[in-house]
Amino acid sequence: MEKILDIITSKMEQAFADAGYDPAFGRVTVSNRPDLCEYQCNGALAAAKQCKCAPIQIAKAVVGKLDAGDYSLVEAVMPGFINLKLSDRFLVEYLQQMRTAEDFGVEKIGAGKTIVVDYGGPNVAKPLHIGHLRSAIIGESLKRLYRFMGYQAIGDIHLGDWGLQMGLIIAELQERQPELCYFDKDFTGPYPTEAPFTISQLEEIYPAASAKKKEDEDFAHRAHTATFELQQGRPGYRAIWQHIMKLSVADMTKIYDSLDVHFESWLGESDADPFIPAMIQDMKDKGLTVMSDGALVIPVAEEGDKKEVPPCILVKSDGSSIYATTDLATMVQRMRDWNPDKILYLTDKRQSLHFEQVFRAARKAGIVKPETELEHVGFGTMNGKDGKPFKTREGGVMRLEQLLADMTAFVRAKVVENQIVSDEEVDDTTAKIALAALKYGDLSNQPTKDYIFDMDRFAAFEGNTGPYILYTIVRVKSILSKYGDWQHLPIRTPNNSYAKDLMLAVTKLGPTLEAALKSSSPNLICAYIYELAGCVNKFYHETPILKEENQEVKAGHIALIGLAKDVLECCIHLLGFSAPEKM
RNA sequence: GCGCCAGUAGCUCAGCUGGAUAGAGCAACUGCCUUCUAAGCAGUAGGUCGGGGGUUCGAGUCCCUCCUGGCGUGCCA
Repeated sequence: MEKILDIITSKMEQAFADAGYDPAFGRVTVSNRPDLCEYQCNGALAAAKQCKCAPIQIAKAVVGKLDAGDYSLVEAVMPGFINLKLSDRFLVEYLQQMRTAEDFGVEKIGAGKTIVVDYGGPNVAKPLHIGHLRSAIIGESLKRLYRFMGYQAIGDIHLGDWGLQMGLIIAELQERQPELCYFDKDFTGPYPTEAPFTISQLEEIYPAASAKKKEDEDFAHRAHTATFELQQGRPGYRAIWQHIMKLSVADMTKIYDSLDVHFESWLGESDADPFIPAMIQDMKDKGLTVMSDGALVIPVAEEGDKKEVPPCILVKSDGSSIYATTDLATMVQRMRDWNPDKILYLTDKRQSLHFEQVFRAARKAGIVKPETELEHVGFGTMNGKDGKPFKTREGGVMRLEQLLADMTAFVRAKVVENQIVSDEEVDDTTAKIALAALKYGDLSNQPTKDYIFDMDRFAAFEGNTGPYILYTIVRVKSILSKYGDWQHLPIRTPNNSYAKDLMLAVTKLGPTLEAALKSSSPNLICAYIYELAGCVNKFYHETPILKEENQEVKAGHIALIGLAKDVLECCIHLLGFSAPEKM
């Protein structure tokens, strides 16, 4: 469906043209003075500057050319604003179309296109922690948004499963249990199907090994050797690696599931590894690489760079590869398997230079098509109340499991206290509210900015929070279920200003989603649903709905809040959470 | 040194390509539940938009400069 702003803008442009002015001045915007009008056009002011005449005269002339039937108000006011209010007829017809169209008539701007969203990046054998939260939350939301807008969207977790941490674990394990068959070079297999350790043991082994590496050079050397041998394919080490992967992935899946975050692809650095030799050979053949301080690099500085852009390192001076190499090889794999039109990366914003280098290298080497879009969404840090990176009370890194558990406990108390939901529903309701609090708290901030994580504030049950949005939906659901079948009731002319404000808010869904996608900003969706929920609550408060005696008016009210509820639920789905039936 | 980002109410943040009186939430204070869920609604109070110049009929928004904070700046990811 064409967006309302586009419809009235094109009419305004025609009016400017008819009045003898440049149609480019006809751009209409949502009013910043809702007390005066719903939409406004400031073009007469700009036009006056150009033709050196009074803006109010231009505005009046343009107003004279507009079709008054579309509006309940069209006026030119000093110094030269054109103020508009939509007619009820126009609005009702528009909403009626929205509710009958698929996905509210939002234009599928990504139809036929494929996008890969890279938004995991956890290391296996290490528990998911607070540092993985924003990537998961923002990435999942953007992926859902792209999908809603028509793209085929593939979420790839991009596991860190190939580095030194693997060698460390192997070396530490060998020290503890040298008798295991994995370390016996003469062992011919088969290796046990069960791992010789549990996930919690694994989570203890890794930090222990990591610490040992720093003070024991000999151990560090063994770990490096183990890493090398693993990558060369030593069977016993590969078997251990398989065990680690299996346990780790199972554990991660559990946590990501509880966050309602789901990946279509579980590939990792190990899967990119086979692509590295041919890729580097190709770059060498194309004459793109240079030796520099013992490392093989590809220069990516460009004419007009404001800052110094260091070359992209492909092979370190010790002969091993580095993250840039892996990222490039992963791109090779993605292009081969999915041929995406766009690849979106979510990482901490401090990696922005790294991605700038990698993107340039990828283009120089022709790894991606010239028209393939590469975008890095660098998000800010999640800080504690002191403004410094979030830590546990003991000063450690908080695990995601713990964070979720804390949030859940906080919410559960309130749910139980309210006594609205039955005992059997408490768990499910609590989980939904906690997730909404957590995700909305994060997503309502601009991704690029640091933000302060304050559980008391996020899980608070007042104000601009996830629970507020859910509560709004739940109240409407309650009315709808009491009313009965409402899905096919027609939208009716608004009979008060609250109804009209609500209608106008509903029509802004499409433009909001488009803007959110184009700027990779789920926070725009949050701002939108906060406004929409406010309109619903005001309408709810001022209008007796089920008590309305006129059945047609009542049906109109039901149809309107039903549509608003559907739009809200659509949006929270795009943010990555859902509403309970009661709360 | 160079580059990027931020500085708006006591706190946490909006402010869309410059436009009409700078907006929310929290905290404070005040009203509204025998009436569809008060996790709601309505209201009061609170800001020289970091400082200083400039462009413009008009600047939180654009340009210059200074101050403060954060981050980045080739072999960690």
